[in-house]
Amino acid sequence: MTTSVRAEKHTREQILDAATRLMHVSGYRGTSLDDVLRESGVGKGNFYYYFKSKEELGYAILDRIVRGFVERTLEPSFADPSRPPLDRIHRFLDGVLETQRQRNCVGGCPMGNLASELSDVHEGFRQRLAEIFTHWRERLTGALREAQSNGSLAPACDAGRLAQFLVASLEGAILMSKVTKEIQVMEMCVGELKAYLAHYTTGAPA
Amino acid sequence: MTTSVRAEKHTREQILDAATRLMHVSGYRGTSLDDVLRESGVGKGNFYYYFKSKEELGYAILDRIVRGFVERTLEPSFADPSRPPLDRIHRFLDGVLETQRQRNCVGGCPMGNLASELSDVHEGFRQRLAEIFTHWRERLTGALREAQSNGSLAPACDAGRLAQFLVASLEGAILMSKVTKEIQVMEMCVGELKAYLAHYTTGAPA
DNA sequence: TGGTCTGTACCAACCAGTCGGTACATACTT
DNA sequence: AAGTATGTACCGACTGGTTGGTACAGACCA
Repeated sequence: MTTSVRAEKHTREQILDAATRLMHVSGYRGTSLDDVLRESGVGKGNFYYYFKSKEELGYAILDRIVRGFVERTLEPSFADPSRPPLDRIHRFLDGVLETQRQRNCVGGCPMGNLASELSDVHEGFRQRLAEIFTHWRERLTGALREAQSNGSLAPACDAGRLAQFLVASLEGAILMSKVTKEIQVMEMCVGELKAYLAHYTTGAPA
Repeated sequence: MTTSVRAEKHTREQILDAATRLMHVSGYRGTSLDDVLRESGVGKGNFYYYFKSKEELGYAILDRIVRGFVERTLEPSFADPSRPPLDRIHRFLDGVLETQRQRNCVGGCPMGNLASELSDVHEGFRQRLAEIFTHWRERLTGALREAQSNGSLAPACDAGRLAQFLVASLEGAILMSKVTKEIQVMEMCVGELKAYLAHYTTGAPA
């Protein structure tokens, strides 16, 4: 029993690993099942034992990508309530930049890529993606509002609006560094984003 | 001769029309030659008389998209030298927003889409796209510098950097409104972009 | 007549998805 | 303990349909 569960996890995970890797650079349509099978060393019949279609694989990958992003980038930046809220945002921005630097500007944002590829062509994915970006935005909105009640951010500015703008600009920055293959592009954009925040920042402490 | 040129233009243009329309919503890989042929009513042999491959069609479409963008959105906003440079930028931002509104948030930015889909998978397209974004950015940089020498924009800020940021943020904004299908998202982002510019704006006239 | 166009039949490669069958561990009988 | 049945995990050949691309015959026009 233990072995069977282990075995299942193993194979399924192998498929997910390979597919995530491939789809990150080639996209959903650009990655064929055969590619995934070759890369993971899993047979076709076995694949369809774990996933009932390529679409389901797509959703599983998206889930996995999101979980990774939330656990490795979003939460670590926002989880600590003792840290000043604007610090948390800065740390998050740096985290996204760092991820992109490590990837050498290859792949871009997996969520952004899928959004671009599938939003107008697959309503299910579009909705899922929209939820994800909303969650992301809300995390930022929360921190910004906290900064306002805190006194470190001007109460005049619309936190939700600002958060929306931050998410959009970050996605755009990642895309632009993916096209140019120059990390400096992202550095510039993150710098501008910080500068923008600084304009609404009052000198107040946490 | 006149007729033959006309005829060529006709068929070639029909193909380009259909392909541009289809690829705008379904992407490069998501649009098959047969789709294009069906939509344009052109035979296969005829297609390969005008284009030697799907790739060449892709380049032709990209050229066409760029020309359309430059002629219909970029140049009309920046061409008039009598207009104050910051006004030109505002007009440009509004133009992009309006285009997106007219499209009901469907399709997104054709250049951004291709960039996202092909940058890591097709070096030729990546380079072409990178050039395009550079040209776009330079138009903005020029206007910003003019605003600086003009006295209406703070000389402290880096025009090139700011232009890069504007392009990236716009692309991100378009993408986000494509995912959410809400034009308000773009309105917000354009609003924030204008607010950001306003921070560096001195009250000086043109 | 000779180049410019165009439609049709065709191709091999590839696509997602299905199929019949195997190996093997466990559970249920008797 | 032996025999039978069941569920899980796996394989690779195969299917129908689609892909980008070619071959070629004929039509149109100069």
